Amino acid sequence: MAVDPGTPLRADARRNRDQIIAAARTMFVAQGPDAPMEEIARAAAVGVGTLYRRFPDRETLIREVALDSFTRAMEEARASIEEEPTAWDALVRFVRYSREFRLSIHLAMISAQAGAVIRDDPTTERFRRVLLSDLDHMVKGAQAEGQVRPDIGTGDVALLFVLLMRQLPHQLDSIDGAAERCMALMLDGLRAQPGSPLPNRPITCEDLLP
Amino acid sequence: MAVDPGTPLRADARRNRDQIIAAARTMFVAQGPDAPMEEIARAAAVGVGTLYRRFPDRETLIREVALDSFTRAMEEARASIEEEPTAWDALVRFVRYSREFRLSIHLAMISAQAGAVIRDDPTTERFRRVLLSDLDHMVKGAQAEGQVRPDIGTGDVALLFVLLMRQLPHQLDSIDGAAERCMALMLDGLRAQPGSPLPNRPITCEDLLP
DNA sequence: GAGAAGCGGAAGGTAATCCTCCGCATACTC
DNA sequence: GAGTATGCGGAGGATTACCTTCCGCTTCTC
Repeated sequence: MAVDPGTPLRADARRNRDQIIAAARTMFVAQGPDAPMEEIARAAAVGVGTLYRRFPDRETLIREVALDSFTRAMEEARASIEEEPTAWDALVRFVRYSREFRLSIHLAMISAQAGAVIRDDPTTERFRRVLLSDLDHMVKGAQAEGQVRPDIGTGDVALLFVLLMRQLPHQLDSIDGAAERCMALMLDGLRAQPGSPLPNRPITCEDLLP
Repeated sequence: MAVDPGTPLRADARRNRDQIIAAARTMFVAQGPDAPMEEIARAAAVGVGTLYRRFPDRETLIREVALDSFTRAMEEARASIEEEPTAWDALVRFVRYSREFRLSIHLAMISAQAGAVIRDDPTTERFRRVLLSDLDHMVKGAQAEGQVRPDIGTGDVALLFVLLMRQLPHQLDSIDGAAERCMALMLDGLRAQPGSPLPNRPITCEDLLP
């Protein structure tokens, strides 16, 4: 029942494991981390037995998917920062185009269950913090450039995008470009024009790391 | 088993019915329209039996709660339009302070199940349309005033607030004023400053009424 | 105070999901 | 190419959550 005894996996087992993680990622985005194990297995073209052999319970699966996703998101964040000319451009690219960001934030924040699983695991939690600090870097940079209004914190940005990342209700999701338009409107809300004064104090990174 | 034979309800029965609707409303906001019947009954300080006697199934309950909520939301919309000096102020007041708006939009759009129940009932559906056209009135008015950017439609506004109306994840909901800040940021995104050009065409009222 | 109307909540039914187990299949080793 | 360890699938028992009904008791109303 132990999962990683050090001996390398057989080739087919390795392949199956990867398929399971990929399927679970897709499923978690679409249905949240409560998606039935059986459906995940089916999506991975694998029997439930195989799923349970590799990931003895749901928590393990969530943790592994999260780890995988955080890693990819971090890579995308780094690439955005390095390749885009300004911090604002990097921020836009990251929040707008990163499916991985989407899944990460979903796993890290939206579901209470998944959130707890992730926070209770030191490794995953460390990755999550690195990811948040990358986001912080972009936001602060964009503020320094004068592109983002000064009265917000990184927490505000994360919060806004947590909202946006949720699956839209079916009827609405089918409208062309709905999600893109919402995203654009939110980004405009973040920009540096005067706008209206915001209530309360900015929500910072630390607010998200209790 | 028939529910409304015309004979007026006994006083205690009437009271219980009101309590049930109130409890269901609260529950639907917090948990969505799948909230367990038993919990709704408990919140109404009533036995499940009583709940089922008055509302023979979940659909009936959803329909009645929706009807009640749409009616109140329409009243609030009318009051906003009449009492506020500008259409923009009316819009802000309505989306910002109306709990009823919150519930209505929740019921009407978010849950596929509830959405179908509502759309299949002619009365509820008519109310829903009136509500949407009130919103349309406010948005177009605010655009005419130059307060809202011209490149959006009422559907965009509805969409944005559908997102916002969702319950935030627990951890985030406890942060002071998080919801208010998100709301303010979204409203700023709607304002008339140039901002960035939006992708796709505006989403109109009609897009929401298929 | 009598009868109609209403009440509560135990209990049986149903559906969805979890997870285990074991006979069969496949990949690696020599 | 034969032998063996490793891995596979998916049926099925266990569990859980929820729905809904039913009936003996209570509360209104006249």
